[in-house]
Amino acid sequence: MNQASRPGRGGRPAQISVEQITAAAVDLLDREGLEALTMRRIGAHLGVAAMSLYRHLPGRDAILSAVVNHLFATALADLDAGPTWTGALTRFAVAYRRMLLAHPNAVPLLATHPVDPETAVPVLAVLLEGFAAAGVDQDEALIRIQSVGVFTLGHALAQVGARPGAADVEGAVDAVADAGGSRDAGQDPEALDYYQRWFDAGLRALVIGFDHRGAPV
Amino acid sequence: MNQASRPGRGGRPAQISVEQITAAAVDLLDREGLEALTMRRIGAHLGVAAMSLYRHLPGRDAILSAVVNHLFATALADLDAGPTWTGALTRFAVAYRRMLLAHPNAVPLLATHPVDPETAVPVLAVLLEGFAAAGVDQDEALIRIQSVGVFTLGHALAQVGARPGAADVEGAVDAVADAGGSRDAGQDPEALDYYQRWFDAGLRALVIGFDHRGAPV
DNA sequence: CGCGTTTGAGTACGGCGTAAGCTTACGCCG
DNA sequence: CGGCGTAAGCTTACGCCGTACTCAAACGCG
Repeated sequence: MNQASRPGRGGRPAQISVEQITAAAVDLLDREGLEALTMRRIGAHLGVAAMSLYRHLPGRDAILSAVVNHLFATALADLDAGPTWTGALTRFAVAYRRMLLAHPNAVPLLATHPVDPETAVPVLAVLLEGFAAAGVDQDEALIRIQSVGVFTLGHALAQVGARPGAADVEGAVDAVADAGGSRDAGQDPEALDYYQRWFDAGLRALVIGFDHRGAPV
Repeated sequence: MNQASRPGRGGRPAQISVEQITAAAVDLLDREGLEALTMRRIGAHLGVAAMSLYRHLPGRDAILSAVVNHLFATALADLDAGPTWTGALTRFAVAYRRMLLAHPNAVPLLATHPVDPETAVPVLAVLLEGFAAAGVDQDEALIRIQSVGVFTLGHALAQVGARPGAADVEGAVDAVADAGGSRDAGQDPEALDYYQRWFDAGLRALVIGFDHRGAPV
């Protein structure tokens, strides 16, 4: 069998596991970026040939999905429902965002590879508790949770995709020259502050908006 | 010179232009998907060798960025400020979303390639008018516009990334069997309706939330 | 008519994902 | 203890990718 072979009987013992492949991929991703996530380099990072990875996963895309699910699950593992759904939703967004900023190279992966249901459902279940306790029906609760999720991810995409120098669009609207400016690796503190204020404002607006349901626009 | 050669004097006349390359790329993207956007296939689609594209653009990534900017600009070309910023913001989101759903294969590109300032600024300028008229300062206005933008894009990523069969996560939460179900190309009407309701609710929440600024969360 | 200039074509290189077949290293059973 | 079944890892090879480099073609102009 290709994978999912129960450890039943004999055979050569495995020297790598799916978890190790995932961890190596995350490490390589954080350290060297998306373009380092090739079968050969992941294999080399594990002391194994590229083709050996196929004994554990069906292909490269499966590794990327494994990375996505791993990061999502570990970032949101110890989420709790708490007394209010607004609080839980906010903590969800903050924890999600913290992970995204800790792994900026992974953000495009999160954007293009959906978290699979068996990873997402436990996280959602915790959040749904709080909504159910507040009498919000499940469809509406899912909409609120997912709205915060896509906002957080979309926001991180903008932050991570922006050039290191400045806050992109808003810098360009303020326009004109100040042609100098520092161009370090990473983002300058001003830009970091801008993105944080933007994130806070957007998240607050979503939560407030969902709380004021029925008010006319 | 590699590009930006003013048409000054003689030389062999060009048989392709940056605009034609962009159009060919969009066409290929819509028709055959992201993986069809290779230099060779774009060239072939224009009756030209792959390397000839480099006379007009510095590389593949520039083509992808050109596609992003083209789609963004044309989708939002005839946006107007209107009487209220809430209306303008909503029309912005709806027009942006319409483009994203018309070009689903382009959504990952929009997510990973920032719209460059000279494309974004004219669109933003129109929207900023409405905010200025309502007395909202520019920083706050940009935050509101960009929040709606990243929500819309993030939402489209979720919709486009979802498996054709069902509404992904919310289908999985409703859980259990109903193991049959249609698996066509495209999405079934139920899923389309779910995403549309989700989008409407999220957008309304954002707009309402920004309108109720200062209310305690 | 050549000459400068610009565009397009041809060739080549290194790297990619991965299909196919082979070798290696185990547990087990006779 | 020897061979066998089995699963893991390795080697090779293929087609495709982006693109650097070099040359041929096609124009305006003197």
